[in-house]
Amino acid sequence: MDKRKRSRGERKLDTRRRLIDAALSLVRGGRSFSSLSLRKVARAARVVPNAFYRHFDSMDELGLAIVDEGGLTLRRLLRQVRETALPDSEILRRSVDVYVRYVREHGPDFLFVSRERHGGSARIREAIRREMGYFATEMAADLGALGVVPNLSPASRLMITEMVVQIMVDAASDILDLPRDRPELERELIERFVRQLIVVFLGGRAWRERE
Amino acid sequence: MDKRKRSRGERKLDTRRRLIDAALSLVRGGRSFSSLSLRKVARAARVVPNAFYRHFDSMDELGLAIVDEGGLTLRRLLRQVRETALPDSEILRRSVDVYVRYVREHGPDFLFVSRERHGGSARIREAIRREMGYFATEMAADLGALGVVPNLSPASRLMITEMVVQIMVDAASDILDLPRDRPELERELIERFVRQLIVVFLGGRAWRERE
DNA sequence: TGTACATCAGTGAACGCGCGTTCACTGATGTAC
DNA sequence: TGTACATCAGTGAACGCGCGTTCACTGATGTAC
Repeated sequence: MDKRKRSRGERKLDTRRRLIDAALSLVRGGRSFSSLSLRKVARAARVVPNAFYRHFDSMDELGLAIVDEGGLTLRRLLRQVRETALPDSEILRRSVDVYVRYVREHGPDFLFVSRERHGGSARIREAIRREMGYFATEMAADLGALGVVPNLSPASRLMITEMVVQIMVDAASDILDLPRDRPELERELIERFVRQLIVVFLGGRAWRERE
Repeated sequence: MDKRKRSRGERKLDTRRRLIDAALSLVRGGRSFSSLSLRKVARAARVVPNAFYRHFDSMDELGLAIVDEGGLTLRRLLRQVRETALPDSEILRRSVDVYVRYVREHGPDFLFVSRERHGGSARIREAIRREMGYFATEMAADLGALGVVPNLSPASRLMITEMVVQIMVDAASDILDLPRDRPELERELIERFVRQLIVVFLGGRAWRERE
């Protein structure tokens, strides 16, 4: 090992990472973030409770850091979807495929968001709402550029993408809540997820503005 | 007071009620149910912690009792909507009015549901999902009877009402999360809520089955 | 390059506190006769 | 109706435990000269 080489700063970042990962893996283990204790997280990160304070002032601050990371994750997701998303008939299903793969890969991030969106502390709830808002806004811009719903005003496009984001988060939570040994249930959920998105986009196309 | 007259059974039910109400009012106060302690609930119900056990085996059981009550609340809501809901052009907006009034009246029930739907214990989550499922099923039957979306199969009608329920719960949570002194924000949220429902129904109408 | 000192991530012990749960109890209500 | 006994909702004290936070510390890393 080259542990000797790593600087103090690098080691500190490493511990910070371990704290975040410990919290996320406890969330994956079934607990909601708001029911985690500082001591449990420190223990899972193999660090003395007191050391937690070298990185975060409180559990709330750790939660906010996780929300920030989740925001980055979502932004990367959107970039990845954009790369594959040409406006053809299969665009939606292909985007869903990318999304589902992403959810599987970043499961804990999504669990964190869906668990804390309504249940967490007020500050964390607000931060999550903000990130979901950014995401919907970016997606609305993409929708405009692709011309998927040309009849809609920018505001209405945003309303549509807000619904899409809401459906995405709920779908992620449902998918991650499934027993591991029932893949057919997952297929069913994804099918429902796709149908729901189709309904929203059909609704968007049928929508007529009335100023 | 006629305290003397009330039987042991009546008094017991009374305390049970106080425990449930105490939990709900603590939830309204901003905490999520899963972060409440047995002792806090007992204290708010003006009862010694130990007395809790005469009524519920654990906080989880209290939570399940609240979910049951919430289910009843929803069923009454549906009945009330049915009474006013003739299939004319204003049906949706009138239903939304009834709903919003209901949310204001039964705020804590709705907060409980939205906070614990993803964040609570596995058993409570499951119970909430079940109640929401029943609600969507009943609503789908009503939709069929009213002929609002005559092109849809029963399964697709259910998919639509599941989305509606999801949107309802999210809207309730957003509405109840507002600062009390900003009524114009509430009007805005309700407007968005109505628009989202319209999009879903438009999407439902545009949907073509493909067996 | 070598030395002396400063920094600071992580340690280990201690604190007071609220927690869930237990126990033996009290005294009003309910029941049998 | 009156009495003797059983029931049981709620009490009050006690327990051991994990919690967040504090403190003085250690020793490896970093910096100045």
